[in-house]
Amino acid sequence: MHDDPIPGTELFRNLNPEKQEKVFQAAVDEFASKGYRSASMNSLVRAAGISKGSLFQYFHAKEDLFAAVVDMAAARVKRYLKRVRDETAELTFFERLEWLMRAGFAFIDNHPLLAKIYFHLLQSGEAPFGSERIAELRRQGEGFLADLVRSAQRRGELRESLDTERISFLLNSLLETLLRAYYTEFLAPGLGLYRGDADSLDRWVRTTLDLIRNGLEER
Amino acid sequence: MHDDPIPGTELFRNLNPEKQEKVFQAAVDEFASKGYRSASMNSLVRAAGISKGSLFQYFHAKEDLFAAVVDMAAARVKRYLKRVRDETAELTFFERLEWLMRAGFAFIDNHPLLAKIYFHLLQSGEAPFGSERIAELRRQGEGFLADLVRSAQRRGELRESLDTERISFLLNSLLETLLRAYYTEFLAPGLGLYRGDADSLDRWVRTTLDLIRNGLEER
Amino acid sequence: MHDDPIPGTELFRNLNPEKQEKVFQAAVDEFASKGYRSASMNSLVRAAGISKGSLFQYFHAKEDLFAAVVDMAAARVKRYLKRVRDETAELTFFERLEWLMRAGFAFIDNHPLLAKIYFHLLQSGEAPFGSERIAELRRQGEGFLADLVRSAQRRGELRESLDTERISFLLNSLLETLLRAYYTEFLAPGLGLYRGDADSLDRWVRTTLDLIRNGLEER
Amino acid sequence: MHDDPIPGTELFRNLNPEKQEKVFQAAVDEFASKGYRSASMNSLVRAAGISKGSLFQYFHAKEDLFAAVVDMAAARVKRYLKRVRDETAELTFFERLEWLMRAGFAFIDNHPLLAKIYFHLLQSGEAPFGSERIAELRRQGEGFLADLVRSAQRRGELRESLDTERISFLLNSLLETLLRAYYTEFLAPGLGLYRGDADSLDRWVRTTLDLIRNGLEER
DNA sequence: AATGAATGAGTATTCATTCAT
DNA sequence: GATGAATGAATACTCATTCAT
Repeated sequence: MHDDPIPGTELFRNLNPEKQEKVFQAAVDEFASKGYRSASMNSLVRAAGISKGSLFQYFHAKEDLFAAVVDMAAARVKRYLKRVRDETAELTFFERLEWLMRAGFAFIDNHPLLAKIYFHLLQSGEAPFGSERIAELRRQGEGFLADLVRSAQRRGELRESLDTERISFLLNSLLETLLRAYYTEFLAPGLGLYRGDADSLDRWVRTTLDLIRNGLEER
Repeated sequence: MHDDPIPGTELFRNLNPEKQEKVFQAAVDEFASKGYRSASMNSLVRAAGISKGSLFQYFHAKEDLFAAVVDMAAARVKRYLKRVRDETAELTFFERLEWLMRAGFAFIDNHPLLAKIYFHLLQSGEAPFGSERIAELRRQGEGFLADLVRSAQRRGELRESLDTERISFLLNSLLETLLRAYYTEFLAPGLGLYRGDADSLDRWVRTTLDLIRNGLEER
Repeated sequence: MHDDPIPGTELFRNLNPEKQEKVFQAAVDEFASKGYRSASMNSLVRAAGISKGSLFQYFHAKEDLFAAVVDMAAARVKRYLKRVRDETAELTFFERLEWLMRAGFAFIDNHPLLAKIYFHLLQSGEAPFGSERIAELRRQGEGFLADLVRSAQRRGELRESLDTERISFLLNSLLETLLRAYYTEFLAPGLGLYRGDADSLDRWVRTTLDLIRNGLEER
Repeated sequence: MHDDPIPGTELFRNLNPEKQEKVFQAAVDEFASKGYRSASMNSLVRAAGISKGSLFQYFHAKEDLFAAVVDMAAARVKRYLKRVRDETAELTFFERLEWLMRAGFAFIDNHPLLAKIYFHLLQSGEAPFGSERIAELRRQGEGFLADLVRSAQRRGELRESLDTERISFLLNSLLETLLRAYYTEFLAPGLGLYRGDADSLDRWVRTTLDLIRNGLEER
């Protein structure tokens, strides 16, 4: 829909889009595959096919480049969440939750590296970020879920007695785990939680929703 | 109960246990406080009071030493889980789950460094590990929960129709998130999920169990 | 009186004088405040408000620009010296020496940046200069003093037996030290050799002249 | 007589003296010929025939190495001064001054590079040294001369009315200039102020002493 | 004639690993 | 069996200079 602001120095912003993209992709690859500390500006310029000098004219420091990559990932995630919220306003809580999951899977399919960086960041101590920035990322996800929960309570779909904050935290953790497992297939080996297996994916969605809806207890 | 196999080279295994312990403790401290990449073999040998040459004769590479530390952390976690299983065999499923959580909190209180390493690894931002090793760690936790679920199903406490594997995965993710939030307080700022606040901790346990038991839906 | 030859490439010499001046001032500022090595062509073009490409078309290399700045400083010093010589032709040797000192202090007050560059160069810790250029600077000062000494000898003010060349060298060194101490206050801390203290300055002038005139020996 | 304390890390101090010497000489050469900023640790290790890693184990940083070189130069100069003072206690002021000059020439003959660094430092803004350290070097020289002047005044060799501090400053400047001219022959080209020409050197000494003793005025 | 993006050799410093003693 | 000195490839980052537009 609307474009993200282009990061980096003015020089970078004035570059032709193909080159911008080439550099940025290389950065995303590098950070995603090695993490912040191990990512090497040397490898990066080699991959991007530009000179060291240029890279540092585009982004003044490794940290700036990383921040740009992260901001971009966060912005894209946010946009996804917003879209889901708007497009599902009429649906029931559990339908919305299902949408959310499926939108998450789709996001990962479309931006696997961004997803990787996003997940890395969410749970990692490394990275040159104050905890504040990370906490904000979390709040973003939880806040979104809290909205869903509250409006469902208002409509009488969910029990009144629920502790909204705690519940949002737990739901968030469930969805996040699921998505993380999806993007790193190896996390759930043998569980069929990946693109190739649409049926299995359906079953995952159903199982998760069932847990959240009904709990486990025999009645 | 039974001893874990001693890691490292033959030379290390033949060392007197005090020295082994000294080296190992230093490694745990170093990796826990700095993470894999930033951990320094220099600091480590200084802390352990041995020579660099010796360290590399005990463990051929930084990576090997790290692997040994991780294996050890995993083994301790495993022992914890086993003990809980055995000591709670008579209780109901949800009582056992509560035990499990509280045992987890206690483990973190008692072995904060091992916990740190364990969580670091599970999320595996950095670390030089093949996916296989990490997957195995996960399987361990999930397998344990699967046992609990199955025996509860046999006793009729849980619905028969549940997909045991998937449910174990989801439960595992819930518990893990909770524990991780507990050990890094900043992950859940303002949620009161830390030692200092026993009441709040109780409420977290209750909320989580309630979700797992009853789900969210108004009935 | 007469203009100095304009330095730099033909392109630079054909520039309009305002622009020449702007570029040159920026260079003087930059070299004076940071020294040759640390002076940055980047800062310089920013300060001058021109493009990097242009600067390198005006002066082929950093070194050339520096040389131009130095030459300019030297030329200004020379003009100062000449003026003093002409204006003091009627006075005695020691009066002329006093004039010279005071003119030196005034020069520093009026052109602190040029003075800085000039002294930097004379001591030539860094700077990319062959010895020849520096030697010439010295010769300029010494030659000037030698003229003074010789004409004073002719008039019978100074002893006939003096070795003019050597004496000029020594006088030059005395005056230079005094001026250098004046411009870098820290060289003579606590000696009161700076603007703020006119009385003390007078005493310095008198002490120095007394040494040169009468020597130290008790008679 | 007594040895200077060996600088650098413990590792460096335990090295065999030949290697210490080799490294130190390379450092002296490098700093003397290029100045602090332009001196390159890369060139240095190449010249010393050691690896980069080793150099940084011997001295933790460029700055430390430079400080060591400077301290060494200062210590040697100090020793020279002390020796002259003690060995000339019985002589007249002007005889002592002559001794001092000749000792200075000898020092430069024996340690030309140290002399270079010493002079560089004395008058240079560059170098990572606070002005305090440099001011102290100056005070050392001036204080030494002030002692000489005062004891000569007590003995009635010099006029009572002299301003000891200012006179020491001026004398120091004369001697320093002479020595500096001696070590960089190009400073006084054609003046015969260098080793090769003992006669000419004698004349320099005599001229300088004559100026200091009698002044220039015809009487 | 002017621009400013691109370059790449240069900087100091680190650190896991090796190997002669 | 233990030592710790030596190594060198690696790190992020700089900056004078070039050259196509």
